[in-house]
Amino acid sequence: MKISEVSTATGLSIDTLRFYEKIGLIDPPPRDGAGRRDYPDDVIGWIAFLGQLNATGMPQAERVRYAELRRQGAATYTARREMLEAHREVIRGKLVLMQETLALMDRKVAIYQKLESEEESHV
Amino acid sequence: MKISEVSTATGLSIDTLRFYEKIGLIDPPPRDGAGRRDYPDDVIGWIAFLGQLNATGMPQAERVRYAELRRQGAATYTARREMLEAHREVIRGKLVLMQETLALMDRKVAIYQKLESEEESHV
DNA sequence: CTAGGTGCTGGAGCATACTCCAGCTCAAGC
DNA sequence: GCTTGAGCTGGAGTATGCTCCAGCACCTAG
Repeated sequence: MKISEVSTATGLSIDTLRFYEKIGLIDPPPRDGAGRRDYPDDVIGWIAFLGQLNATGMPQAERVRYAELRRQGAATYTARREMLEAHREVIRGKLVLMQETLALMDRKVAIYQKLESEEESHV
Repeated sequence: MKISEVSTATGLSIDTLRFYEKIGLIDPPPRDGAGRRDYPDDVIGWIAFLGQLNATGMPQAERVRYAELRRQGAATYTARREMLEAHREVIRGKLVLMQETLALMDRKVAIYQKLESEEESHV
């Protein structure tokens, strides 16, 4: 796959793809005869996974660490599992906070609706 | 309340409190005889609320916008309610993504556990 | 009355995560 | 064969959200 195709498929900009390669999030892909990147198809799935770690708040340095472990193969299964278990706990904590804040938004919206109707009534 | 007390009570650094005041997130508090900030007690609740907006991903510029509306009083009830309703939808979207990623972490952890036990078995 | 602690201002600096640019190469269509 | 477009590299620049610092003022304890 050409870099433009990977960009379209993943929603990451071409610059971001090269940046991710530079910091070690994406393996340097083989090059074609003209020196252009020719990505394997499975990079799409990997980038989607990175996107999920990103969107759930895993910092870049940690994602890089995970990518490094992945490159080292079977010897790092345990380390990778432990990273994902730790991130799972982070997500659980955020979920609780999100749910609490969602409930708070509901309460606040109801309060504002009440205030608005009171405003209206004595215009 | 002194700035150091607000800092302790909220977990925000003194520098961050002054920074929040500078950008309009916190109302400039009255000063004591020596020109030092003397915060009203209710700033603690306001900062906690800002913290929840922050932790659920509301960007600074939006929080500043909300704070500005709040300063304008009853005339902005509707605008504030609409901001909170919009943020509520953002949170709902994040909740879904978090839940999906949590499930993904579970699946991945299980896969790694299987891989680890297989590794072990042919040592 | 002096030392130490707390607070003040204005402005510089920093970490994270990209984003953009100059100047170049290459391949393909007209 | 020449233009156009995609891609390349190295490095600079940007946005967000703080964080730190110099240099000074003030209050309190000993």
